[in-house]
Amino acid sequence: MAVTIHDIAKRANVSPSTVSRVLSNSDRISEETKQRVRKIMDELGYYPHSVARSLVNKSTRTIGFFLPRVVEQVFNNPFMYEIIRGIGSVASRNNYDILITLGEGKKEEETLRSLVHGRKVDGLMLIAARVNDFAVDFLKNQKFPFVVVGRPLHNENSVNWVDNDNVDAAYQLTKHLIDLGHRQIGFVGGPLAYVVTIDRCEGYKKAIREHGIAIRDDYLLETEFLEEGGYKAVVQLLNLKSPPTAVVLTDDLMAFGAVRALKDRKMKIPEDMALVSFNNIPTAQFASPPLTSIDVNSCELGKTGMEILLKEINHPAAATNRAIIPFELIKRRSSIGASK
Amino acid sequence: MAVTIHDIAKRANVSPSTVSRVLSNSDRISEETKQRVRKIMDELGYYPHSVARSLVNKSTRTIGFFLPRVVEQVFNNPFMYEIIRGIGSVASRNNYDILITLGEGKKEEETLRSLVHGRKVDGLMLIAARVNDFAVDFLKNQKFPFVVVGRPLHNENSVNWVDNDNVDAAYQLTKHLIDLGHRQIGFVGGPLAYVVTIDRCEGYKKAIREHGIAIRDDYLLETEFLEEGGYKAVVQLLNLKSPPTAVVLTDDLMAFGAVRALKDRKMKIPEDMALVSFNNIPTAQFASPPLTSIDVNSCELGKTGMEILLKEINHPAAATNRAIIPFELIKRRSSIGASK
DNA sequence: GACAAAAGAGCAAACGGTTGCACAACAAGA
DNA sequence: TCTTGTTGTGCAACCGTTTGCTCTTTTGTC
Repeated sequence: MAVTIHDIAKRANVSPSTVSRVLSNSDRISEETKQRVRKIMDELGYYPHSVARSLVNKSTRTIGFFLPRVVEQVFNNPFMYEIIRGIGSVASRNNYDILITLGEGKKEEETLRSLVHGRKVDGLMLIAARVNDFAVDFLKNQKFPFVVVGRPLHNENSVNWVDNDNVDAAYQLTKHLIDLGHRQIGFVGGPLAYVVTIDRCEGYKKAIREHGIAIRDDYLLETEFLEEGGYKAVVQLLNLKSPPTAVVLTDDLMAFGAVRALKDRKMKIPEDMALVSFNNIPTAQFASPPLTSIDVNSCELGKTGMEILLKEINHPAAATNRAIIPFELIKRRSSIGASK
Repeated sequence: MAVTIHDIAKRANVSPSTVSRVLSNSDRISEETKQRVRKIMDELGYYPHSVARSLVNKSTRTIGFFLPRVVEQVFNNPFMYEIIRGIGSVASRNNYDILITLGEGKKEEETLRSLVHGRKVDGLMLIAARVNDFAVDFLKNQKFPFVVVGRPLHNENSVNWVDNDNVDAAYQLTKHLIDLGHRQIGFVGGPLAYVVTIDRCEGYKKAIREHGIAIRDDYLLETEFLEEGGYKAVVQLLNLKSPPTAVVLTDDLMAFGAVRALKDRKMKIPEDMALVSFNNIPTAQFASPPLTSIDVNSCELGKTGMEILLKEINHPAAATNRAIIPFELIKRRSSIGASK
């Protein structure tokens, strides 16, 4: 069927090993032979079989993308794509492909083992660290190259990761609201299982405390990283006797939900309630009102993460790498209003 | 390093072939032996090497996702993710992984050859057909299993594809505007290189003509599938002596740009200009005003496409498959206004 | 008790490459 | 002329599985 190295060898009257060496441009092959063999390769339309290659080279030039959650949830947040985009651009530049394995329905360990022991990938990118992250522990244990986009909690110093300073980001975002005069500020986080939720909550609390405001437990909500989650959370906050005048949400999608909840009740943003959130997804600026958001520089997160992973793959002995990507607070009308 | 089938064989005092047959649960192996071998596999933590397997089975259980364009452009449209999501869910359910190859910077043929002849994938999904699509021609020529999400122009009958009835969708969308009383309607399409642009333009023209309206060339614009493209196009339309009172845009992202252009000039939507668009991306409903859009059912496009691809991979002899996915016209305020 | 059939397991050749080592040919130095 | 060194190429083993065929042992039949 497909033309192999043997076909070329036969045609060129050389051995398969010579053909292989021509392929890798070995200097042990004379220039004439190289020319001749290359010509025949072109004629026959030869292309190396990457699977056969991988088998002997023990490298697939593919990095894996592991998403433990259900596909429906995962592929819903534009934030994720920005990260993939960053990863993709570095991968592509280094001739790596990206393999996406969706563990949908299967057990996490099963999926990880198939990737790690099945040797389908040379390294793994993990998106978001959980508080007790099975994947992190497993991979560390297996000494398999991987990088987490998100600070792991327990293995912070022995694992490669890249993240923003989420504590500071949440601090700045909350401070922004305080500077605008707000004193009753709610916080809507994602699931507590994620380290990012914990970090952002801490930054929020820090800002609140530093400004002499009391922390109210009924202002602290946990929900899904989805539009619906934001909607429900804001409804819950509005039902309080004294609802907050401003809310920090940990994801733009949640903020979209919050906007919808407020609009449903004909409330004005930010007059009746100011909203600020995280991630600055592409459509955040086109929302009504445009959302004040922390630009986490997702693309850069992905790029840097991928660079660290490549380093790890090529020099497994090297020290663990970490990177903190700067964020940017983008102020828009959802907090500062239409004024000027 | 990693434990192989030979290690298991040695430990169990059987031959590698027996271990292999235990793995595939062959009925030529006695129940006792199976038990014994399986136990040892567990103890040693054996997991089959997928690359070695692929080599002999001539299947990688991976399908490729080919994106000929630059990564920055590709990973910018939420519409794309919906498709990937659909593909992913079917793939995952059938134990297929997804390999994303970004042809960034490289020649299209080079990338395709690496996928097809390198046998990294069992089949390929192509997103969007171009008028003279090199990838389509190439894959057809190579008799490699693939499916196009988008109707190809020339090989319509000899290639597997899945798409909406874009002509009808554009017709309905335009008719919707006509029904609302509009007579001066602009059309902002994506690049003419894409078949989808051509189809939608045809539907638009059909509706215009059927209602006795003259087609004005200065109302027909071509631009990028990006926010910026929509912005520029609307500015151009507004600069005409008699600008249209409504515009059909072929992508929500473009519509976002159109909204921005109109807001910049303090114009009201839909009073000063009605907007309708395609794809109904998740944030279309949260725009201000919410966008009237054609829901193309992207997820379903991906799912059905993937199902066709699996069929093609498993029964290459089968007839070519096509599928038309129903669309839905979602009317929102960008065309019908705030009235009730 | 002889013989055929069935059952269980192993041998060895693939799959398509890579690579350490051996080897042949030739040139040069002694 | 006989080493010794260099250069270009081939041999064969290997990467970890799968599978057609063979071989041995057991079971069943007459």
